[in-house]
Amino acid sequence: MNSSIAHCDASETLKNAGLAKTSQRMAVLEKLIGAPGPLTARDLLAETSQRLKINRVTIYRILASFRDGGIVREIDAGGGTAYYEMACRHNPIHPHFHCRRCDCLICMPPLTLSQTWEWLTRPTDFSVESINVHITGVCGPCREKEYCNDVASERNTR
Amino acid sequence: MNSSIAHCDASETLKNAGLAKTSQRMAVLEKLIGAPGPLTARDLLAETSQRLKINRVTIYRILASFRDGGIVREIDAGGGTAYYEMACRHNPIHPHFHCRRCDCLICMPPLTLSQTWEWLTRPTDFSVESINVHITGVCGPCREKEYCNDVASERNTR
DNA sequence: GGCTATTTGCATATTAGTTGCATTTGTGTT
DNA sequence: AACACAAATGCAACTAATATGCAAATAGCC
Ligand SMILES: [Mn+2]
Ligand SMILES: [Mn+2]
Ligand SMILES: [Zn+2]
Ligand SMILES: [Zn+2]
Repeated sequence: MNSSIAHCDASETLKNAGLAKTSQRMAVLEKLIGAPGPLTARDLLAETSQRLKINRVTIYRILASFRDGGIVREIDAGGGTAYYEMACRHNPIHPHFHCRRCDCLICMPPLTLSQTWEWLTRPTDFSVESINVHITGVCGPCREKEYCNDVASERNTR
Repeated sequence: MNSSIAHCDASETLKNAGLAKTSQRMAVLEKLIGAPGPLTARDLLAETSQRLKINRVTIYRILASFRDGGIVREIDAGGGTAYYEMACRHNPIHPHFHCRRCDCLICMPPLTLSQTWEWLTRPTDFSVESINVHITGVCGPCREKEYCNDVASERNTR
């Protein structure tokens, strides 16, 4: 549900993803591994820059490389700021609760949609104001275009 | 499911919401009423500015007044851009599908969470890549603070 | 230890959205 | 119809998240 229990060796995680072990990446990854909940780029900059020299842009690039390497999940909680959490086997995909007052993001149990619905209707320590089901993918027209591109690139590579 | 069928008189809608009938508001509202799907501030600026003089900031302020007046719903589809659609009785709340390729937002049938889940697992003309349940509200600690504030303000107003 | 590709830092750009203030406009009143 | 005032608009400047180009630093490999 969260990643506060120490798990996943940072060095090993980087190696497995084929990413070079730099001090900046290690610092960011260690913070993510030890975090009690999802963090923003801003959070990570604030925390890591106390220990070493690291640039804002580097944080963004590191997070993008982690996301693309499957190390972290990028959570778009709305409000234009992305949150990040470990995407390891100790932390399966789960819904999030976003407090509109303090902007914190709270991890919820990894349940199916209908189980989540049930879970939310039980009394909890926070008050739910809206549930947004946000489905992402590729639309009909775009899928056709993608398919054509796939065929075309396949054709070009042989 | 969408608002492409003409409905809701723009003038009347403004009057009911107690908002002054300006040419800019009329232009924005008419576009929203006639839209086949949710629109961004950018979309609305592009479309309305062909017909009259209207500023980018005015669009944002108009949309905020419509949102606060219950005329439109603000949809945060992630990616830092808000979409807007009519919030009239012809257009009940429903989930949205967001195409990561063309960034379009497609309205889905107004079903419950579990019905939506079923609906998504049936073959559709678009391919679903991720389903994000995004719950907003007030967290435990913040709720206590809000409660205290409520009590305090109640105490002060008498 | 040195070579090379990758990563980082810094400056600068972009994009969505907001704010302050002067000007214009809608609306209710004479 | 003219008037008066509050509300709405335009414009410029600002914020915040994120992206990009390029030169300098550094990790991984021999
Ligand atoms: Mn989580
Ligand atoms: Mn819709
Ligand atoms: Zn909170
Ligand atoms: Zn598309």
